[in-house]
Amino acid sequence: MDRSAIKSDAAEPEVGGRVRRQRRKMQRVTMMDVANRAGVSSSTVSLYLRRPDAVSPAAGQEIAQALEALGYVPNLVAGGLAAAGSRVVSVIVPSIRNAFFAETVASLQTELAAEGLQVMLGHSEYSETDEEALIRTALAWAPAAIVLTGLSHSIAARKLLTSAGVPVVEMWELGAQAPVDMAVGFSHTAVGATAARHFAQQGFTRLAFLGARLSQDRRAAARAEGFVAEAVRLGLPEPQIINHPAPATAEAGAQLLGRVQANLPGLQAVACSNDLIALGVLFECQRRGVTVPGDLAVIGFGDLSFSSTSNPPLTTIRPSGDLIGREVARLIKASAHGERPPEAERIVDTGHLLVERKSG
Amino acid sequence: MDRSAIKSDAAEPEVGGRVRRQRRKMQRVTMMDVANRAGVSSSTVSLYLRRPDAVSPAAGQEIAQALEALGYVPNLVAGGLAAAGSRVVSVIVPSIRNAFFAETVASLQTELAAEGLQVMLGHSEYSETDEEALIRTALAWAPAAIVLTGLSHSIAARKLLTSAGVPVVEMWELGAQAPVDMAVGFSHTAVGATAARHFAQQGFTRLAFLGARLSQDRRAAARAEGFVAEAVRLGLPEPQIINHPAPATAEAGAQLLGRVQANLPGLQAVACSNDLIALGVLFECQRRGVTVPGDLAVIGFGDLSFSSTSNPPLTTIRPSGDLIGREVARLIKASAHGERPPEAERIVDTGHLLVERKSG
DNA sequence: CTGAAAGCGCTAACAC
DNA sequence: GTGTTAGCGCTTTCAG
Repeated sequence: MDRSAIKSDAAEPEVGGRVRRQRRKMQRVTMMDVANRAGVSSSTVSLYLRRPDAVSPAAGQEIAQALEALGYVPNLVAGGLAAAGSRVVSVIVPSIRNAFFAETVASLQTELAAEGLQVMLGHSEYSETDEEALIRTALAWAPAAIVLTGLSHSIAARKLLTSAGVPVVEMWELGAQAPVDMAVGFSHTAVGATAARHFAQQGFTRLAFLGARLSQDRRAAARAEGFVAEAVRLGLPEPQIINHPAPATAEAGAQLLGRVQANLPGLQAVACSNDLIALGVLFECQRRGVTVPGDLAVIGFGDLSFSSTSNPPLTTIRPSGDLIGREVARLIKASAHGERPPEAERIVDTGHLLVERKSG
Repeated sequence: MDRSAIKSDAAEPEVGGRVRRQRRKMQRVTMMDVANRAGVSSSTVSLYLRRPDAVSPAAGQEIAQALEALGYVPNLVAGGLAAAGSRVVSVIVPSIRNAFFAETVASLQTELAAEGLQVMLGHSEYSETDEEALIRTALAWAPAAIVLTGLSHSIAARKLLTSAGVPVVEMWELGAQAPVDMAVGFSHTAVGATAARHFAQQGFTRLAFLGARLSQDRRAAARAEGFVAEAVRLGLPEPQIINHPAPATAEAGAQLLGRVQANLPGLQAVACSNDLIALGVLFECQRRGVTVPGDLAVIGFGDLSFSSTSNPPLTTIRPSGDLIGREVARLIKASAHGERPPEAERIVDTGHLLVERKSG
């Protein structure tokens, strides 16, 4: 095709290959553009961006001006490639709709942003298969770190993770098994045990655990197991675990209460796998005229925002989602700069807190 | 420094520069490695990855085997650089803790993942300054698109956005002003008006609007304005707007009800800026013995998961956060492949739905 | 303190 | 159908 007919932009020589090609987006301002304008080389600009006082004040001036005038926006993709590692932290949670993880992701992202790290988010919907796929694409970004929820992953996922040589921190669970690399969380079994002990201390003997999707949510299942085990250890009759197939919502809690009323007469106290379920229980108790904690004591998990002001205020166990986020960030920062943190600091237990209010 | 003492790995010639340097992470398996093993060139591997049936079956076989044997994980950073545009969509919301945005982000990320696009998340905490910074780093990733919440941004942010030539879609708001590029949402003024009309139809005349952080949350403020304006238009006395300084929680709702009871005797109905506030109002009404809707009608906004099962079930307005997410995803996909969508399709109104239950 | 040079791993023309 | 060739925009030795 004869290009001579095309009006060339005058003196633009065709040597060196194509004229600066116009891709679908107008060409970005590059570091080279800045360098040219400032009368220095691009590597000096690069240096300036990284350590401003490593260049002479004069050059620094010029560069700063050029940066400003051109409205330079760095290209982190190029930077990541050149530096063999991007400033991305990939975070995979079961569900972002879940207030627990939302809180953690929020605090994590705040902390990481201060360090110039970006959060790339994925949610697995409690599926190990989905999680594995997510991990695979996460790795494709050569992330600075990868954050996972829980300790159980598919075998392939674990292999992927260990062979990638990327710092990985697992959060929101501790004790179920050894972490791949680092972990921040707490024991869900211990949470269940705390609830059981709390009820036992008040003299309740006929207990039950109310949960939703226990077969998928292994952490909730661990709380249930901890609850049952501790009750038994304390010599109480073995509590029933009642499971709802749908996600944990107030609606599920209300239905669960109905089942419990119908099938477990004489029940004195219920532990709920989370505060939303407990809220539904509270609602349904009101409707049925069962007084809380008089007729039935209830304890939740999560200490969500409504829990302090419900009727009655909900006794619950607080896991500190934001603390988890901050600690995860700390571990990531620690492993970003130099080597990995010392053995002893690679697992941090954020514990849990019993918040005694009026429901049980 | 004399390197001759170092045991060289035998025949490794030093010509051509450094021996394959070992960075902090063991060298990844590259496309070149795969190509070598499969006995083809790297561009054939690249082609195979993109369009498997564009290469001969024989070569395809070999490549597939090599891919598998080596455990190849593509480097999307390099790919993004070469292709002049990464497969990242940057999403900036005011707060990920907010159930509305969590829902949208969840559906958005599900849709986008199916298209091989990653969500990079940022939250501005309702600060335009923070948002601007977030936009700046977002742009540094040469994203396939950028998703923002609301229509108001700092001047610098708008400039950044328009000059970047990246598809941008603003969500969760419509009508306040023209979008930068595309928008998916609904009118918050209309939501407020719907609430006012709903109350008017039932014969209530003494109304109030209960909100939190109205100076920061412009969309909530728009709902308040719409509510007041419509009430006035219908000939009712101008409703008071009561604002709470802390974030919108049930606790805030409870306090708001207290203020309203003390200062606005004779009040018949309140519209709340979201369901969490309405829930707090319900709780506080119970404590004070004010019956809902008998003594006071209440309407919320959001239709959160507990709203259908509270006492009484909450009348509310549903914004469809997941629909917004899906529509945003659709626009992004549409602008990813070819040009931008036709003018008429660049703004999509997801509307709102009045959900009449028992509270008002 | 500054610049030249050599890629990072991949994509995309463009030949063959 | 497949290989060759140029980079994408930046970081990073390594000289000077």
